Amino acid sequence: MPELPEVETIVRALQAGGRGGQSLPGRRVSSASLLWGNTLAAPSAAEFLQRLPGQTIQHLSRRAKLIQIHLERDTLLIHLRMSGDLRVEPASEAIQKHDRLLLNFTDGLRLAFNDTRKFGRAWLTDDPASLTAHLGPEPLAEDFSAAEFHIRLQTSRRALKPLLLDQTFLAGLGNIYTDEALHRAGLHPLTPANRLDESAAARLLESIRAALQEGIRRNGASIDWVYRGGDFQNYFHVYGRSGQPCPACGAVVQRILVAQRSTHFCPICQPQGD
DNA sequence: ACGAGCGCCTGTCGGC
DNA sequence: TGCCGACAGGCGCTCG
Repeated sequence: MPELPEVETIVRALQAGGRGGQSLPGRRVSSASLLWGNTLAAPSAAEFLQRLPGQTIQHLSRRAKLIQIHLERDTLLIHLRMSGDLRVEPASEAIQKHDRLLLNFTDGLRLAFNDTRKFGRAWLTDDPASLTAHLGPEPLAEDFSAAEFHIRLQTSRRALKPLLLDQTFLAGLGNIYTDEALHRAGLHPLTPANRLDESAAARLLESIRAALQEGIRRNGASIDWVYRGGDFQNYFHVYGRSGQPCPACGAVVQRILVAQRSTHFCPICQPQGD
């Protein structure tokens, strides 16, 4: 499920509550249970289960695709990877299939980390910066300029698609929003990054921001068995639309493999070698 | 410095 | 009906 807009949607819901959802800040952990060992990346299960109880949640934030739950002493970081999801519910509810990690609160509620494919990870640390230091800039940060983006693009001859997926180059994009942003920018996914001039770089950054912001406005995209109420999936221009007409020009959307990932583009709006 | 290939997992879908 | 491969919103690791 999770790229930047989906993670942002989840963080906002858990921070502020509303729409039937419960907010997390102020709740105090009474106990935790780990139902699938590999979900916990660090520390050891014993230390995790011992350190968490008694700590109260202060606030939530997002960095790249990481959910950061700030407690009194530690920060719980959660990466949903491909199929992760979070629920807040009464601790009396039945545990669901694929639940991997549960945090019980003193007021009778519970946070459940559900993850069908078991790729998701959680870390408990008193130094969250050590886990985020290697990440690239946040595309929506106001102080991240087109000029700076252009300079970063100039440093690489890699194709735009794999470069934009690289979280150390830019944080938060995944397969959907990369394809959508490149379509909006009119850039072929195989274009070498250092071929973009200043205006193309500015156009690409604006397109990335527009795609991400539309995703956030629509509460993310909901696909397959994971549904959070987001509906951005109904507004994709190219992602998952191979063989269908491009909404901008009517040409048939193509699908190719780039860096082992499905890549969707319009051959007319996004010509190669230009 | 790069891409290819694979591992990690479960589930769905289409073809035969 | 069952079986089998392809594929899925991510990312880290090898190996050339």
